[in-house]
Amino acid sequence: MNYSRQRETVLSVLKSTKDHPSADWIYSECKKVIPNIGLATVYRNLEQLVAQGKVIKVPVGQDRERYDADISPHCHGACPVCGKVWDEDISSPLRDSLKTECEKNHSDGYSLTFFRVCGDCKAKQGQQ
Amino acid sequence: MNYSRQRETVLSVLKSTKDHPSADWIYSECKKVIPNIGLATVYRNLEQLVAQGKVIKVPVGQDRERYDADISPHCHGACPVCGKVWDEDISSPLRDSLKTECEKNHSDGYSLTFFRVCGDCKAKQGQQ
DNA sequence: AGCAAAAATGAGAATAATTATCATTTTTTA
DNA sequence: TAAAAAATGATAATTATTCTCATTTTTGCT
Repeated sequence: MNYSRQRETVLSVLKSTKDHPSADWIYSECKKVIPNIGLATVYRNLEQLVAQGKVIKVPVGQDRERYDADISPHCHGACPVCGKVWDEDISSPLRDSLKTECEKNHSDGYSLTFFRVCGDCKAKQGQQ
Repeated sequence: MNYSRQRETVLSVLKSTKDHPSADWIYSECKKVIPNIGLATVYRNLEQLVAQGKVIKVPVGQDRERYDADISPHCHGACPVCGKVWDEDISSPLRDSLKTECEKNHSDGYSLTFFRVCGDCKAKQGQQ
């Protein structure tokens, strides 16, 4: 794999946020750095970064894929109303059990997401 | 919500398998029972069954949504090569920690998926 | 049973995320 | 510095899912 400024930009944009963004958000951020970057290039590079293990996909069951440059084992929360995704802290017994389980069943990794209506959406629901 | 044979068929088709199928598989199975059923009807009913809590979506980060009529708390394994999804047994400490965590953070539920190349795909990789 | 309102349907059009194509440009290596 | 390999941008193609709407089915009521 050769060097490309586009790929480096995709990665640095993703590293700059904790928002678990979708490809189109990453695309629009990359355009601020490389105005003529193509959407397909962003998708291509995200795919390659995932294949390289430098980025993970966060499956939250929505229309768009979410990406994360934090590849350390960690868990997510997701709001089923607005689709927001955040990092979720878990207890250390749970963290340990997950690690043990993962080693036991020889998995390459895991994805743990808790579903919960976020504060913003709860507030909006309360208004109506 | 009114009764519909189509919705009942969608649910019974989904209950008949442990394969965590996608909408198009469910559609083709439903056609064996109701030959003129429409694809949109299957999607509509899946969505309603999810809203009712009779069915869950299984987010595994692939192109198609997967559905599951087993709504008890349980975990999944997924093959990143062929996309197969299966139920994965976990240790009881892990199960307990998950339950505790979920109650602690007031989540509506969680999704835990382990990623691992399945036996079939491993065998195929070995051949080449 | 008969009838009106509400809900559901099937067909197909529309939407939208992602992937593929391909001629051109950039990077690497020798 | 020239050739080979990889990457790019533009855009077409693909495909899963949602929307529209005229018709049919279900339901609650008399």
